[in-house]
Amino acid sequence: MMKQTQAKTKAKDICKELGLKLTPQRMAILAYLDGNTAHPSAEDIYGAVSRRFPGMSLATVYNTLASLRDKGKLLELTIDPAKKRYDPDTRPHHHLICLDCSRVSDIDHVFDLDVPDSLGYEITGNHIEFYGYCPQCKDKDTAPRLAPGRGHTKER
Amino acid sequence: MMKQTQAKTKAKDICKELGLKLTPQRMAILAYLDGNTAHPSAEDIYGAVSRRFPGMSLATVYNTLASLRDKGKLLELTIDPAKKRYDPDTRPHHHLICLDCSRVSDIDHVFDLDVPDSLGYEITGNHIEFYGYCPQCKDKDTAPRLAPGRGHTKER
DNA sequence: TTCATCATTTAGATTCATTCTAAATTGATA
DNA sequence: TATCAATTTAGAATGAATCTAAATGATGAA
Repeated sequence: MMKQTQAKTKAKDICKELGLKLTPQRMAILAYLDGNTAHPSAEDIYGAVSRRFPGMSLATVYNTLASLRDKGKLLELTIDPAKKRYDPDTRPHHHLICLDCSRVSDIDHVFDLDVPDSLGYEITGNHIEFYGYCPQCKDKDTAPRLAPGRGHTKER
Repeated sequence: MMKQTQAKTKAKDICKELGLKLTPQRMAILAYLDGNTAHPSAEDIYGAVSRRFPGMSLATVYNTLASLRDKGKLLELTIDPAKKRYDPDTRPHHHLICLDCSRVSDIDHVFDLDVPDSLGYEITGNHIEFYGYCPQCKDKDTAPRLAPGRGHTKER
């Protein structure tokens, strides 16, 4: 209950801070994203928000995600080869993807990633993708969905 | 000249090792990938190989890439949000992408990436994506193509 | 060498995520 | 309350990647 209200208050604050209009669709998307650690895709967000908000367009979800991303309020993750995943937590952190079910989890650890030779690039950021099998998947030995050819995958 | 021959020899060896038939299309794709550090996309590979090998199908490129990837001879990179990129160097290493021109370069440095809390996952691999601006792009201050909302991007 | 088999190639259709378009709507401000 | 620009919308369009089913061709056995 309180969470709902808090999320809506935050949603308003974010819109004001970014100079975005307070539309009900935006509020709903922002409220859904607030504190969300599931790294949802655009479809996930559309599915969840449009349930409570029938008639809204998927394009609105993409529009909103794009403006939040452009203004630095949302991270667009490329860790899942099938689709983009979104993370409202914009603090530096890393991710862990399950090669079986594609669940994405946060790794909140700071690593020392000084690059000895940056090849003349001006490096502005980094992100570590860890691959593996989540607690739910690591025991059921199903055929991996996106296992081979990724990162530095070792044999299990 | 010699390179051509070497690449073809290697291509044959790889096919034999993997139990794949030695088709001219496969040879050409493998020869193109051998020692290639440009991290080409499927389209890139198709464009290059079909120039010397007219009439070949893009589907063949995808088929070949999939079998090489499945057999561990090719890394499929998700670092470029626009398309998958391929790397014939399957040794553990990391990558650096230019946020302006999408060029991908190798980072051949070993980092200590021990995770204190793996959240119950069985971690099998990792990959670091570095973001930045390549030597060619870092001076021309064009509007970034895929800059915001990625990794831990700092202000320039 | 010839043949049969089965992997591979192929063109084209299909899928699916994402972006674009242009018209209708609506929030913010005067 | 009227205005205007931002936003939403449905649907079309794009583009990467996958799938299909038929044709082709590499390979191993005879």
